[in-house]
Amino acid sequence: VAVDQAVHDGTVPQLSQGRTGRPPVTSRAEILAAARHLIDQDGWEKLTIRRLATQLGIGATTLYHHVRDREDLVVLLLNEFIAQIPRPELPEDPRDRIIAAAVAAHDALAAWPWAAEVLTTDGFIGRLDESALWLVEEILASVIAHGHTQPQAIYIFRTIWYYMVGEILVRAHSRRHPAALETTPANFPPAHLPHLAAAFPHWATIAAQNTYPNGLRALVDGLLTQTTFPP
Amino acid sequence: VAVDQAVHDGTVPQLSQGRTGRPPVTSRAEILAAARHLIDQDGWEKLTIRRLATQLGIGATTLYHHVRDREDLVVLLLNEFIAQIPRPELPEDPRDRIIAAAVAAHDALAAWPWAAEVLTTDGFIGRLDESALWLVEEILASVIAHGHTQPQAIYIFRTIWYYMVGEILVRAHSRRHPAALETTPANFPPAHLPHLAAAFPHWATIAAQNTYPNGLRALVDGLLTQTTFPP
DNA sequence: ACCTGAACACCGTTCAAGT
DNA sequence: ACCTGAACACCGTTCAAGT
Repeated sequence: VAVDQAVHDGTVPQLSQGRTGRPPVTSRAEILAAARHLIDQDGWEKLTIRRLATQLGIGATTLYHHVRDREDLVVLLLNEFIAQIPRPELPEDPRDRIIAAAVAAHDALAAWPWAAEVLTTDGFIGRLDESALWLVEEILASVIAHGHTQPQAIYIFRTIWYYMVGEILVRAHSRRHPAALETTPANFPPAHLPHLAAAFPHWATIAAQNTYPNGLRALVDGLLTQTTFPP
Repeated sequence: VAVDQAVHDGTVPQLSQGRTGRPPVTSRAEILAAARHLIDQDGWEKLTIRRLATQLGIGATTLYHHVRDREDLVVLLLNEFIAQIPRPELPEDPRDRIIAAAVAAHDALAAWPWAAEVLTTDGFIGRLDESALWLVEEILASVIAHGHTQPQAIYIFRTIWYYMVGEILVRAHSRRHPAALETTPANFPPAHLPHLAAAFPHWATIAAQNTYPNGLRALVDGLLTQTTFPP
């Protein structure tokens, strides 16, 4: 079943235009709104095609006329979310600009409970809307303004991106089960691992802190002053 | 159904010991071997409780006497894999030691096609065997040898961990669909994103390279020379 | 043009009954 | 002590038929 052009635009067909056939019972916009509602109500894990259709009061298979598949739905949802993030005022200095942009993107995604699943979608950046690409643009521009080459800028962006994805994912998967202290070694470590044993009592305290900006500063400073590059 | 102690040890009950009842048809070791086989043969996605039982020629529900649930199975599999990784010779210098340890761990996990799912398991580090904790120990020890405090060492370890997880996950999820160039913006970017447009032709080349060690060096150098710390 | 239920091909997990 | 099939409560997706 091909998703036709009207559907792809998110427009509702104009009945007055002389279109024929059974009238639509829903639209892409309605579906996305219902999905957001369902997530707010019952949590991200409960967002399934079948539940979503039930909530909309339509047949599950009808959704496939408006959305290619589940992954497509999730990517659409993400783009909607990102478009709505206010783009922050960025400082002039390239180094500070990179950090401010990355922190803004991080905070927005980290506040989004379903970010984790979407971030691991295949070819994620490739499916982002224009409205989300300002982050990539901003970081590339700042790195080049700092005096680096095109390929170096891509490498630096990607490295920052890896760190951001990792941080968000690890945190997301520990918030779900707060009982299991976030990536803390579970049992008191044995005597032949003395530093781990010594660190153990402090682990939870550190894990509870938002160390993302600090780590990012270290990473960006390291990247901008690095003298050997892979490209 | 509680998994009893014999099962938890992975030992097969000794019939000669006078135990009574129906004899076991399988063991934890056999299950893990079959799971490895199934993954090698049909791929990680095909590892389901039901398929695994079918391959073993036993009822699906029998598996629950040897393994708590699917996640437990996956964590057991991971620990088995990690225990088998040869622990590398590490250089003396603390900074080089951190990098060598992290690169070794990264390369092992990156070569493991199912790492991605496991890395996002809740409280991942907390479920690691002793045999895997040498990485944590080594990095903590090296950071402290470099002159940092206990909490700083934890912070630094965690930051390195985030970067490693992110890199592995992003790469794993792009290898699956090689068609979608790894995190490349899909369509040629519009004119109001000039740096992205300029970077576009080079993106795939950079994405194809293994930039992990380089990024790691930048991160570690940034972290070790950082003057402000969250803890 | 759009919607639908039936159907396919699966999941993980629980539980009472059986050996 | 261990194994089992039936059952529960779900999935995503396809497709022929209906309006």
